[in-house]
Amino acid sequence: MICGPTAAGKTFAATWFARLADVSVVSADSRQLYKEFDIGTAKPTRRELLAAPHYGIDVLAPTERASSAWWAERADAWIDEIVASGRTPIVVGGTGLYLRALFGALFEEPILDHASRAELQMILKDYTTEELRRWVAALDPARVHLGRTQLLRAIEISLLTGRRVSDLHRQSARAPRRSARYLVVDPGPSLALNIEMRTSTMLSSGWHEEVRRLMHEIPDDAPAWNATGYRTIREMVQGHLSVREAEERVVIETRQYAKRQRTWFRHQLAGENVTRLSTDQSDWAERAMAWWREGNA
RNA sequence: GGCCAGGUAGCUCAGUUGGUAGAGCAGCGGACUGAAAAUCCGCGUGUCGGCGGUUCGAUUCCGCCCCUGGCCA
Repeated sequence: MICGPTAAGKTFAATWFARLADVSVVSADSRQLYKEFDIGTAKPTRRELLAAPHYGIDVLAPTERASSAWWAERADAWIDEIVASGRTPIVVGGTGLYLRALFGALFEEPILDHASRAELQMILKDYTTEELRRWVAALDPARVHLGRTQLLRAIEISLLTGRRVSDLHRQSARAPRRSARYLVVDPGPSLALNIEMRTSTMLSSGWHEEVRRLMHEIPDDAPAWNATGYRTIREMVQGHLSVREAEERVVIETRQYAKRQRTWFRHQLAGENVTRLSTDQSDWAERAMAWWREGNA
């Protein structure tokens, strides 16, 4: 599988391997899942789609909420399908949690009652993060240092199942669905330049037109909106930001996201099966080739 | 040319009644088990425009100079 920060050229790397074998690509990207959000999520180009069949792109409506477990289940099925057709699957993407859900261990989630879950979410919505943190300090202290999303999850599991998530993680660990060899693609210092160029290209390709259209069709709180840059471009379309300000803002947001991804792949992926590749280095093609042969020997 | 305002962190600025300074943003580091392009945690990186003077001590007071903006000529 291939991962790395955004704008690192992962899709390019994946289709590059299409010259070595009949590969099919499974996209591990929590934003490219969504239909209609095309330009700002940097979906594969027509040429890239022609080079290899792609799975996991445009599979959800913008109003639907994904989850890493849901994605892993689908990806597992896609990989079966690819293998059955005699092709080689490559999972490509930067959503670390999705990769963990597929190649690492999730836990067996107890059955949660839909109605009481929705009700609880309505109630918790109005609490400040500090208040939630105090709850978690009492309910599941091992999770208290994490962010709001995780605090909500810890409270939800504790209240609905009577058990701590941190205990469930240890006690109900599930065997990984799949194993993989990782190729972490990261150009290095030139990533910042890639991000600037990519943002500029998105804007000149009519990103604001796409956003203007989506603003009419899609509710403001749809999950798909929370992809880097979309809210900023929305503000631009509403006239709160100039094009220049919006572009600068999106570049910053993308760089910050890439930084979080680097931290994730640096520390959360500390396995033996990890090869790191910098496309800034002149011998990247030979190294990529070596990685491929090693796995298909 | 004269008058006024300003020159402090990468940027926008606060502040020191004289004891070498701190916010936001940016940046850097980190966390992450079913919302993850999400959600959080930590860290100040500095010839205080320059040169002199007063002072035990000047970023702060005084003088000159340089730069920026405004007003008057």
